[in-house]
Amino acid sequence: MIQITLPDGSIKEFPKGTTPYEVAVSISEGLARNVLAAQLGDHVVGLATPITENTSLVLYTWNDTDGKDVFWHTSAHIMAAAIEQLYPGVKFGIGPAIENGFYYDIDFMNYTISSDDFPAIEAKMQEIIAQRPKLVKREVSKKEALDYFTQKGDEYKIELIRDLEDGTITFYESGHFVDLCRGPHLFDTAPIKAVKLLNTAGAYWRGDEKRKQLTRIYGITFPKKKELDEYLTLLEEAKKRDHRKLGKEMELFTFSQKVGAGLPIWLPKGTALRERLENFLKKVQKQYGYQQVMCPHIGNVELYKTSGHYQKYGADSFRPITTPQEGEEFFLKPMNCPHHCEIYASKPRSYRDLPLRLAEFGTVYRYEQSGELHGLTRVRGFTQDDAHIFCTPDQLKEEFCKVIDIILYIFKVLDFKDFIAQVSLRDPDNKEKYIGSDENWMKAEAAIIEAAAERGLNTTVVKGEAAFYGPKLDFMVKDAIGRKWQLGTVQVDYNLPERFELEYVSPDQQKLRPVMIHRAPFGSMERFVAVLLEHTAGEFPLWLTPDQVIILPISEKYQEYALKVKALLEEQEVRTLIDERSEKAGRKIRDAEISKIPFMLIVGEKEEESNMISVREHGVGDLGSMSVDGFVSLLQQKIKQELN
RNA sequence: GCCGUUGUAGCUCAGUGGUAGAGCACUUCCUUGGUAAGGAAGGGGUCACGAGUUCAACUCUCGUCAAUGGCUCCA
Repeated sequence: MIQITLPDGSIKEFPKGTTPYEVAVSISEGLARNVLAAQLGDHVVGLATPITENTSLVLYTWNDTDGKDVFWHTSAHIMAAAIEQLYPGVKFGIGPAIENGFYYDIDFMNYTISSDDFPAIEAKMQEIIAQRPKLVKREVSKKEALDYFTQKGDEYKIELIRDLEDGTITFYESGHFVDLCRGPHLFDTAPIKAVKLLNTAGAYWRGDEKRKQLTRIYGITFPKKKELDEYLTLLEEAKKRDHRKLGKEMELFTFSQKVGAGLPIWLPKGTALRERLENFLKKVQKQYGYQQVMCPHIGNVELYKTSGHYQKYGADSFRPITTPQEGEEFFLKPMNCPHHCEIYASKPRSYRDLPLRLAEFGTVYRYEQSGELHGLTRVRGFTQDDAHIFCTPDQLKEEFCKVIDIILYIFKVLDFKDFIAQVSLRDPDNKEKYIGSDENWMKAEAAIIEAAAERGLNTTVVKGEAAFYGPKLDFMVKDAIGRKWQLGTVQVDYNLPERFELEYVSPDQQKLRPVMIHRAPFGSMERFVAVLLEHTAGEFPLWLTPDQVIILPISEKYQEYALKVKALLEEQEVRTLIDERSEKAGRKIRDAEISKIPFMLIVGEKEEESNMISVREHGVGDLGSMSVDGFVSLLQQKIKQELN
């Protein structure tokens, strides 16, 4: 007999060789019906794995990430099996489960695949699933594995096997399909009830752009048809929140082929929105002791040679521009920090001047690969809410903490609850990618980790994601369709002060080097507006929204009264429109609701006589009638709450 | 940059080898109304751009540009 410890702490005895499925059966019929995978000790395993020693056991269902992983991993195999039947001779790369579904990278040889082929593949998958094949694990020797795939002619699997240790190689067989796979898998295909292939894309073999590009097919499966329908509805809903669509509808920004790819042009409403965001941040920064500065949009090549950006990015930047007579080279500004270093260097600095916090809404230009451009989130010209803090090494942690405070305050005001704080360190195996001494890197990395801990941030640490000059703390949020975008960033930098030979005089008359913090709470105005649009579905907070109030006269007879109300509101800086069309009230209300304006004021005979307004709140309904003054104080109170 | 898809009116989209259509929006007129669509008429498109095939190209072929889903990249 063996002892199995369940998650509730209870210990049960079973005969040696009992499987997780049998344990599930012993617990309840419902669990046995829903269980997908299990975890023995630290390992996720299939349900048919015999348990041979005392261990802990967790049973996973669809409600667990690990259960879904196994479910989708098996689904990827089924897709591969279907594709192999439909397109004999294709070669398979890898096919893992991902956050929402799975994919398989496939070399389709001479076939070309598009989404038009999906229904046939889905049908074949359903056919295979209906046969209910078991997924049978088989341990094979390295030689046997190599022989199998050599005979099959699949060089991708051969390459994968070469990297594996003999004795750890397993195949999974489902019907006629055999795949190299670590597992685990579902016991059989019975739980898979709904199948949908989503899209196709190119993907380099092993993520290396120098190697062959395979065709990646993304798909998702569910244990219930209804869940698939809900997921597809969710995707549809997400599309409605897409900032590219909303930005166009709300007339915030646009793009023009003539202006150029990746160069957003801001329309009046979008510009006003951006300015409100900027003023909001300026006000916060002023409280934290920042000073605003301004710099030109170009800088002499020497500036970037000094900073190190030229060596690192010169070849991949917009080509330099030159003066016609002297041939002097200038780069479009890709970063604000070198300019800010020169501001620091513009006069001798004492320890009394530190921390020196220089802030600029600096527009920068970077050459992004054409395939990378995406709405406002990835562009070639954008404005950073940048600032550089020059401080003594002793002040570093406190300054870092204050920056985190600013970012957290902004996220709170704008209701970003669901963010990821990521500490990006350098790749210890690839140090030549970075500039600066080991010692400084270690100091910088320690400072970030300590500051984040001090502010109670729940961080994830990723090696190899640091900037080339220093480690960073990034704040990321997800967009409408679940893609992660980096917003706020805080970076420690010992290198630029050194390269620019920045100094301050210490109390004992020594010349010492300051430390620098780069930070941008929004990241870029463009990306932040994009993410905010998707986050709010275009229903911005009252203080930020382009139009706060629209007046809807019942008929043209009340136009004059509407104008009077508008004037009163504008005196109080309330952003107000009038719907002057000769339409019925119902129509005006409908259009105002669709345009997401927070408040509608209905004015007609009653209101004019009593010198009142009828207020309707977007998405809420009729709030009854009140005086203009009463309405203004309602707005002011609401805004105060939002900014609190 | 690479692989795939797409490009027709301001927006969303139909469409055919014989130089174009719908709904919404817009303009004008009628209507003067009370909390999610009143009615009528009208204007608006070198069918992304450039070549080629053809008697004839918006339609077929090639190229360019742009957008888009990924991959790689991201100071």
